[in-house]
Formats: sequence, C-alpha cells, structure tokens
Amino acid sequence: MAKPTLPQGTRDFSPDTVRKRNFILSTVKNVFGLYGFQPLETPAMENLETLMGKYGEEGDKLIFRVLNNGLNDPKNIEKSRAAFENTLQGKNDANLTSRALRYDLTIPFARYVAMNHGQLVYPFKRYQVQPVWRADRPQKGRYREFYQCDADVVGSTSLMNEVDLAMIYHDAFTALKIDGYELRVNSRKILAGLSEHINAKERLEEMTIVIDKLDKIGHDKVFEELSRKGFTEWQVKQIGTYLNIGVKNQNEEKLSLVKELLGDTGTAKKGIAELEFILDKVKGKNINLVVDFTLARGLNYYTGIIFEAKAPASVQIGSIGGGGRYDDLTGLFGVPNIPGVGISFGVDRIYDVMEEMAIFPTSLDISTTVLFFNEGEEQLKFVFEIAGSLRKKNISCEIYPDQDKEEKQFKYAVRKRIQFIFSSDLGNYKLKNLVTSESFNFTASEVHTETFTGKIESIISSHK
RNA sequence: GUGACUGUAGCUCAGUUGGUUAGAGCAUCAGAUUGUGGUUCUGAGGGUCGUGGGUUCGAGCCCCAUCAGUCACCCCA
Repeated sequence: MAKPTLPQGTRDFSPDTVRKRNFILSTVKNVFGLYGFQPLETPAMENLETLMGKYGEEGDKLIFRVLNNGLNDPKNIEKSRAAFENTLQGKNDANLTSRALRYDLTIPFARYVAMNHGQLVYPFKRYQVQPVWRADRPQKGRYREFYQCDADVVGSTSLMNEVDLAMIYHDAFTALKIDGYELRVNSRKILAGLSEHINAKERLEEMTIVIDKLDKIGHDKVFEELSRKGFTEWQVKQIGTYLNIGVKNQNEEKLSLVKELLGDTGTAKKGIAELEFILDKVKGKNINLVVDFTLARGLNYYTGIIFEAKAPASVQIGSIGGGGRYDDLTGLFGVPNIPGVGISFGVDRIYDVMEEMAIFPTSLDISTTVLFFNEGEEQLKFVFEIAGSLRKKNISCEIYPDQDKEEKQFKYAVRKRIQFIFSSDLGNYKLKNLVTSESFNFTASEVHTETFTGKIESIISSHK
C-alpha cells in the first residue's frame, strides 16, 4: 500500500480549523438572513455545457472535467475512441466528458435562476456557501478546492440593494471584530466614462484589466503597459490624472475632482450619481466606505457599482471580499433582462486575517465541555446519568471509554482541550476547571441528590 | 501551460571531498519515577534515503530520466 496523499491543491481541515471556519460562516450566514437572503445549494457537478464559455478562454481550461462512465462498454467503444480523438484536437466531446465540477457559484446560480425564473419571487435574494474547484496549478494561498461565500439579489435595479450589501459587509466584519477593515467602492460607469473621455470607448475592458493591476504593480508599470498596448501619450496622461484622484482623502473631494475631469460624459455622471446615492444612505452608519476610483475588478461582466473589502492594513492580506452589479445574469441561458448585484466573502482569507489578529473567540478553543473520568463500573453508571442530564441542557460532555490510568485520562482532557473534568476517585468527588484551575469538591451525599446536575450546570454556565 | 527550487523515520531536519551497520529532536508505545496539571529517566518500534536507470571497487551524496511537492509567471479567490 502506497503512502496516502491528497490530490494536489486540496486540504484536510482539522477540528480546530473547522470550528473556527464554522464560526465565520455562521456569523456571515446569520447576517445574510437578517437582510432577507435565503440559502441556496447547487450540485457539485454541472453539465459541462453549462460551464463552458462562461469564464473566458483561460477559464475553460481550468474547469475540472468528470470522465463519463461506461466508455469501455463494447457498444460505446467506437464512440469513445472518436470522442478521444476529438479531445486530442482540443474540442469537447460529450461522449467523453459531459459533466464538470462547479467553477464558481455565480454561473450555477444563473443556471438556477434561468431554470426557475417563472417560479421565483423577485427580487430574489440568495446566499450560497459551497466549495468550488479549479484545475489551476496551486501555489501560496491558491488551491484547487476552496469555498466561496456569495450573496446576490437579482430582479431589481434599485441601488438600495447595493446599500444593503454594503451594510452586510459592515455588519459581518463588525460581528467578526475585524476592526480597521475598509470597504472600497467605485462604479464601472465612471470607468466607462473615462474610456469615453479619452475616445477609447471600445477599449474599456482592456483598460480596466490594466487599472485593476495598480495595487500589485504600481503606477509606473501600469502606464508602461498602457503605452505598450497602444494607448497614446495623451490618453495615458488622462488616465494618470484620473488615477491620482484616488490618492486624495475625502470621498466628497474625490467626487468633485472626478466630476471636473469626466463630467462631460453622461455615463460618468450616472456613475457619480450612484456613488452619491450610496454614500448618502449610509451616512452616519459608521461604515468605513471609501470611494476608490482606481478600483476596477478583473471580471468584465460588472456594469455598475463595484465593491472590494480590504483587510486592515496591519495584516497585509489585502482583499477579503468583492462584488458588484451586472446587467444581465441569465442572458446566456436564454432568459434576458434579469439584472443583479452580488458580493462575495473570501472565507479562507478572512480566516487568515482573524488568525493573524488573534480575534477568534477563546470559546472556540474548547472542544468538549466536560469529561467524566472512567473509574469503574459503579461510577460509570452514575456519571452516565449525569452526562445524559447535561446533554439535555445542551452541555457537551463525554465519558472516557476505558478505565485507563488517571494520568492517561487527564492527558486526553488536556490535549483535547476539554474545559472541565469530573472525577470521583476514592469517594472524593471533584469537578475541575482546567482553564482556570479552580476545583469544586463534593461529598458523596451531595452528589447523590436530585439537585446535583443543576449544581454542575450552574458552575459550568458561570464559567463560559 | 512556462520557469526555478526541493524530495532522508509519522513530523521537522542533520548526514563532511563518494568510504564500514544512515543519525537527532519531537511524536508513538512500554517500563520506572512523580501522590494532583502538559514532569523526569530508561528502553523499544519505525527508513529499499521519492522511483527507475547510469558512473564507480563502493552512491543518501555525482549524472540522466521519471514522479511528487513547493514557489513564481499567466490568471484568479
């Protein structure tokens, strides 16, 4: 038997990690719920056809395909062989692979909306937390299997949806105690306005992709790349003026400067109005919303407001979430005119941020609340009853299964980070808090009364 | 897909210009000690040195191939 290993780019998650991640997810899901979003799940696999062509040429290559079964069935062999030949030519052939693992949550959602658009109640607000798979080559912080956590609202063009989503970011990060996070906001319409302003309307996408790299490669390289792509000196200079506005401090100041620069285009005006609407609505909400004209976001289907959530500068992790508005979610599936806006939380990165800031609640470090030592048949019968009563009170507890040496049972409790142990050695009944080292002793007569479970319960709940 | 680097015990790593029987710490297990908290001591198990070739009297070490992993580019979360 060969050594067991994991497929490239996948991870096991240990109990400690899962507890912490569940804390993040339940906090975020709870906030989604408070804003009227409903949970949705879609299958791990979609028909390959559903996914192909939705993520660009590069994206198609990164889709994990699932091999069909029964290729070697005698009646299929000729078909299989032909399909394989097609595949070698770089074509898809449903006779070889007709299904694939989901690549993101947006396209399956679009597929769901397109399939059910007659039945859905609009505006339809859903959140979805599931793993996705990419056949990318993994590297630091990038995996072939990872979780996405999305919330979208479709069927409404109202900017109140954007306001809600901004508040969701704020409420979730506040609940997680990620102080110092920053929510950047921009509008694609302003970028579109910029492209009109420099007479390069048709090159919006190209320009956006370069601007999006600003954070990583810096102003100089961005200008270089723009020149290399054939933007004229004047155009690059205008883009430079635009990008410099982002350096100014106050949102109002930035808006007035961008009005000066791009106010001559109707598109930019609309974008500015969008930003002003959102800023006005969240005024006084203590939300750290920062207008950032350099924010572009790589994905090209955004058409309006775009968001990016940044981790506190002290942790140097960067983006922990993002999203934006799109005009037409389901057009590709034959159902036109369903606009939407959505956001995503980067769960893995949020985990890293919280780990680095050391802000996970300490209660997450405790696995079981009480361990009952195993000290023989007679005690076992007794503690089994107590354990049962505590569980009914929703207090987690376990009885050590074997009558091992006390030291071994003790070590188990310490290593598993159990908060309390209960032992009854030689008629000396004791509940001990391993976190604070406090002990509570009981006499045999005390222990065998009906109120005893209640006593334990109150000790435990006062130490939470 | 392109490039660079790394593969020695369950884990982290030593291993000299190529030279007897490949080591340490941690972890595991057993025993002893300790009479109340992760102690200490002793011992044991555990390795085809990623795999396959080659050079050599002799390879963990040198050469070639191959596989795996890590990192960077592209792209993205």
